[in-house]
Amino acid sequence: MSIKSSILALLAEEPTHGYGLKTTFEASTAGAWPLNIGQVYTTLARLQRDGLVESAEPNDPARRTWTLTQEGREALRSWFEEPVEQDAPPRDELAIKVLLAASTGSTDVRDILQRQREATMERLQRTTRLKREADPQTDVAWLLLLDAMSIKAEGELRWLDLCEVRLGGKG
Amino acid sequence: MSIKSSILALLAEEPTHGYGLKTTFEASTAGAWPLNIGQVYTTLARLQRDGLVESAEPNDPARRTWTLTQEGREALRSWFEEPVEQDAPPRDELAIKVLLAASTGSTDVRDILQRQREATMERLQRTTRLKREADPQTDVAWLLLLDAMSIKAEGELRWLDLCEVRLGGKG
DNA sequence: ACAGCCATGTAACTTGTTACATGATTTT
DNA sequence: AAAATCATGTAACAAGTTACATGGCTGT
Repeated sequence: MSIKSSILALLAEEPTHGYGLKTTFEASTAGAWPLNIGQVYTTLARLQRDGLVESAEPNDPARRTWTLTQEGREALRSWFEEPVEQDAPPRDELAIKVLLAASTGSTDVRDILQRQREATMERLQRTTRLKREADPQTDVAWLLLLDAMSIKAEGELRWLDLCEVRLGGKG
Repeated sequence: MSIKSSILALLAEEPTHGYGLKTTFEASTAGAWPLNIGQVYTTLARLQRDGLVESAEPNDPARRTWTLTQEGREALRSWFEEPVEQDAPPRDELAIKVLLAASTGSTDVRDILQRQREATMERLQRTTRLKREADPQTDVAWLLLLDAMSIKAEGELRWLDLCEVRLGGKG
């Protein structure tokens, strides 16, 4: 739902045309997640179908401006209101991979753990370097994303160690 | 890709029929992620379409047994070999929400941070309690999943605090 | 003239997901 | 006899994603 909701959030700020949504979304998220322009239009079409956005009369057919409907404003409000991930924990690919490797004999779990550890450490070093290079005054959003990535990487490393411990017995 | 790959992993262990895949998947992941049975069949159909699995002659039409093809074995091997999440960091809904709330004025960021903090703390307490109740001898997979959830929740809380700090200036 | 950005959109596809229809076998 | 579990599958949809087709406008 992230992209749909993001578009609603951007339109709540200011009615905009499709291409503008792409650029403001990328600016808001510090360029970390490039947004394919085609996706903006397909998403807008679906939001319109669902009655969450509408386009003002296309005075300029080459620049169609979109606005939120009342329903769209409500959908946005509940997105902001409800915390992320309340009920079902989403499937975690790394966890699934490790557990399946452990429960089936098809591969050596410790190989997987080791390779993952290396990849994750590299990721952590990369984000650490980027954090050093960023400007705390101007790159607040970018820094927050880097924080999130670092924290996730550190957590992954901790978890990989726990796997080693808990699966220790069964080589 | 998790479900597709999981099915490949289970079939590598032992050729099975659809319903069996559901139960062994749920057993391998300690029941944390129930798998809709319909999805098993649609996924099997897609895997067959892509030449990764094949069903032995349906001697018993009411119990169709699936096996890996050579291509399927290779796909499984690369899934196990390649670490998760090498190139593009996946979109993070919580991060997007906070950044959009911060960059557009449509809502108070601190409300979002606070509500999320409460929900995440509850989640953390829930997993902690479940960990206490689990048996370290028999529930290894379940405990590892609980570890993963705890670590993620703790990371989320740390990140929310960082948000408060970094966004502190702009109410 | 040509490169590159601004701007629109459609078609097709992937993965995940649910709802529905159907029936056999097993347990209570 | 009824309920639960085992077992198969289809139809349809949601959300994300890419590739393609099209054209205007701007700067070099």
